[in-house]
Amino acid sequence: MTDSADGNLILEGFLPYRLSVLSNTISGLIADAYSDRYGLSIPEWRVMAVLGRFPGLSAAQVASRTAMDKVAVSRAVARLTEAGRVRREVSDKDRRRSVLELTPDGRALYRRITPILLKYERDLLEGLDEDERAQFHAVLTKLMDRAQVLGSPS
Amino acid sequence: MTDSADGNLILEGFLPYRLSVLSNTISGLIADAYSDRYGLSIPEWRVMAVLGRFPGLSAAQVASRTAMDKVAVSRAVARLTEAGRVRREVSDKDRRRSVLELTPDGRALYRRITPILLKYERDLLEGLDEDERAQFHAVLTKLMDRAQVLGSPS
DNA sequence: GGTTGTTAGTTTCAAGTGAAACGATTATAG
DNA sequence: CTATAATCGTTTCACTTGAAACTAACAACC
Repeated sequence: MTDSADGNLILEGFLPYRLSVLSNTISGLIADAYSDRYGLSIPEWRVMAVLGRFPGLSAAQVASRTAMDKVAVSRAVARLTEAGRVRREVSDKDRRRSVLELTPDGRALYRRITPILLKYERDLLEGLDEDERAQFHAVLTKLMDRAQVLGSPS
Repeated sequence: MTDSADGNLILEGFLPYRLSVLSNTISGLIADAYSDRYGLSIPEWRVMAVLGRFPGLSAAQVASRTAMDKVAVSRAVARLTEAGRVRREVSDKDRRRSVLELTPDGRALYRRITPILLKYERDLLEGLDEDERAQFHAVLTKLMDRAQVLGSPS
């Protein structure tokens, strides 16, 4: 597929490259749905998305659930609190930990954005039948597992 | 899959998110194969990869083939020429255009890196049978087409 | 109970990025 | 021809980003 007898690499068929182009294209596409309109960056939206589903998480838990690093979470949360979309409190049990949740404003924004993004996803998947979708997700899972295996021994 | 009756969005199952995490994981993984070892950034490697296959391209052609913007190409090419890995000449026909190709050093590096990356790809795909691979690539193509359609009317 | 080590989160700093402005060259129009 | 517009590639500027250093709080140990 991507190689040939002389060891050449065909970028257009190279899986990591294809994934990168597709992912960037789609991310840019859906970011248009909230970035300009609501002044949300991708990291900020991710934090909101996970707090919308799981209120009360700490920053570290948000990081692990979103695959962001803690610096990115810290900055996103700082802006979101600044904008009145997230409230941060200090945990009673452990005063290093924060307890994060959406404010009413944040929750309203979450409810406005979510259906738009779900519609984008449906539009993207439109041309695929149920079988293709299921297998595609299954393969994504396999690849993710495989990538983690390949990465961990480093 | 990612939604539910109350309109929630499950980030872990949301296609754009899954693609992003997988792509970043894999990109980071394979970048290890050349970034530290050979002092190549991802944009630099992409430029080399495309010049290895298509010598004589202009910067704009490299940009379109790699899905990079022209600024990124300009900077990558600047570093690669600096490092003696790419040679730039001015086109006879059009003196705005540059004619880019790998130097012998660049070519040697290309030949050293390429098989490593192809091996990474094979390792990633190891757990998939021929059918899954073919369908996966087909779906990637469909999604890419769909994303471009959704993006263009903006 | 004080020292040592660990964890949560922020700040700093250096490098990377894209949008817009730019100089240089070529194409188009009158 | 000359003027205007379009194209190629670079540079600038403001912003984002991640790694490492850092502060604060908790845990473990003797």
